[in-house]
Amino acid sequence: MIDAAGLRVMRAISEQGSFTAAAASLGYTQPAISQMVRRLEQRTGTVLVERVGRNVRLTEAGRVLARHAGPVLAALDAAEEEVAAIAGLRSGRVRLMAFPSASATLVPRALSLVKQRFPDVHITFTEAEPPESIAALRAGECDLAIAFAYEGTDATRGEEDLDAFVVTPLLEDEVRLAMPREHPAAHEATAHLAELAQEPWIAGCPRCRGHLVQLADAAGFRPDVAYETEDYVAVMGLVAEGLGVALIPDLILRTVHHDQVVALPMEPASRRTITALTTPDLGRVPAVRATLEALIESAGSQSTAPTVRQPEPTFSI
Amino acid sequence: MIDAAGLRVMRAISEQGSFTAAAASLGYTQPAISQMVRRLEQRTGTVLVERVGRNVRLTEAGRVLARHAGPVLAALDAAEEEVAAIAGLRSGRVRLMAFPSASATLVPRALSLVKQRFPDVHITFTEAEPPESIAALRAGECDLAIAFAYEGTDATRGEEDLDAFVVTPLLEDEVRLAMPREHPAAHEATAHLAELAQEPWIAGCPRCRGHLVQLADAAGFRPDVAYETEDYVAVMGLVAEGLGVALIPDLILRTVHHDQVVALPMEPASRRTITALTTPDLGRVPAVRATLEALIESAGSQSTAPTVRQPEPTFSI
DNA sequence: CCCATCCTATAAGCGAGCGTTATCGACCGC
DNA sequence: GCGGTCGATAACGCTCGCTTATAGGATGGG
Repeated sequence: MIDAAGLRVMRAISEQGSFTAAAASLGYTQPAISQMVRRLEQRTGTVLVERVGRNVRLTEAGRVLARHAGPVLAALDAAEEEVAAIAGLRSGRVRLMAFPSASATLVPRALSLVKQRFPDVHITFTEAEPPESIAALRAGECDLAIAFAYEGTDATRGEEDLDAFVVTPLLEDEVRLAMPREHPAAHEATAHLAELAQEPWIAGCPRCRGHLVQLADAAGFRPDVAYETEDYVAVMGLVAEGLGVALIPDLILRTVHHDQVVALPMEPASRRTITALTTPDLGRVPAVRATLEALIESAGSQSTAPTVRQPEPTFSI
Repeated sequence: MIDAAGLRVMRAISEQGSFTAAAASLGYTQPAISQMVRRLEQRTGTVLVERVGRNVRLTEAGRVLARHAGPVLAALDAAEEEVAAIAGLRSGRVRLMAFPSASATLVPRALSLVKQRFPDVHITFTEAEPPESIAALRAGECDLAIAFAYEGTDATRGEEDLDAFVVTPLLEDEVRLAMPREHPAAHEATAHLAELAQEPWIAGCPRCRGHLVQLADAAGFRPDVAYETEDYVAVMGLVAEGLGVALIPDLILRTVHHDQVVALPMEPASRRTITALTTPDLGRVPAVRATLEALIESAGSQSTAPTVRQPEPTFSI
């Protein structure tokens, strides 16, 4: 019934003392004010302005409206400014989820880039394996998830339907074969999976283990998984002690080294694709987009294989 | 740019969880909400709602708007209610001014009537002679002024231009001639002004004195004004002591009596008209109008001469 | 696995709110 | 008394914002 525009007009009249001046101060013409006041008076059923001579004066009811204008308009401005800050990257929160090995490499650099460019954008980071992060994305508890899929593995393995998401490839990550330095195969240029069929294996996360089994199956053996751990530092330690061999993504090897471990390119080659996922809507939120772009840059500067860099889709709201 | 309607919509979406439910709760159709959100998103340049499956979820910016809705809408409602209270006579202030003899009679009864009917209407009363009260009315320091004009005296005596006001006659007040009980003329039915030409006179307020001089002039003499006081109790005292005679309006005589004073109808008769004045705009303010009506009633129940009771003009806003 | 159902998006139409320009009448200072 | 200034009003037009109608997509039950 009564809106902010009406209050703004009443306040202007109160401050300026005349319709004409109020109109000028608001960028309107005088009749606009005249009509606006009449409409307000009709709606409220009360006289709001006393026409005295060629000046005007607010009645008690008019002063009530003028008095309320300040707080209301200030609150509206505050709301607008908050939203504008989010839109202008002077504010905003991004809830980011990534799996552990991305957390160690891609994510820190991206966070740093965003912080440097948009100091007031706040990124919340949570470590999570792809199934969980995607669930969180779906549940609205996450804005941006970093996931991976092994090459050859069906991207939509049935476990996840990614149609609803915007999937941005970040990095092609080569999977290498890690073995003790003393291992006979350690001196060759590339390692052949089939040659290690008899070795005990050390597997990582469930999906990594699945990938191993899948590759081994293609190579004609069933791996003897002796150890399972999601901690790649532990994997390296186990390998170094000669307790087994393991598949390790190249991305890990840049942060986790071990003198006694050799990680060779593998034959047949296997790679995993690291992707960023978000929803189409969230992908248009400035802070999310800025974070995504930082992730792309971060990935570009550390790719092994040439990054499949898809141009940012242009969204129009 | 952003208005209260937009905030209301965002809040409804936030509370209801879907456009359809929000539309229902606001009495709109679903497309109205859909479009409203789109408009808001265009204006703010940000995504406000995340479309997820067949539900929707607010983004950070959307939650900002929804969060601001409460205070803003509450303030608007408060403003509306305050104005409605004034319009509905559940509130409101009337600044009333009256000259002394009206203060003693007309006003108290009217105040009582208003208080009884509209307990929350607050009337401020200030005693003032007509020139001052009319100036106050003109200056916006008064909403309703009770004035009087002597019959025969030009209503617009040059001193006041009453065109700008709504003038409501309240009472015809007969002017009597007060003299000591022992005065030779005190036993007659009516007093003749000319017969008292030689007496010393006691005059009241400046306008009353002017009226006296005018009447005397018509009767062919110039009164010897021995005393001047605006206090009618004092006038009565002076008359009682035989220090002079005086013109006293009948209205006064109902509250101020004196055993030793006789107040006779006068020949030629003279009356004053007591009127209520306000501006056309203020006359449409409910509380002012209620007070005016109470004054009319108050006058009607104590008129000497038949009250010229003009029907209330009907205003349409 | 398909269908019924619920949701949102979009198109088209329309009415009214709300602004403009033009003009008038009233008031006030010079 | 006259001109400048202010408010009211009429006439006009546009845009905003709601409606109805309809399509498309997600979801859940039979």
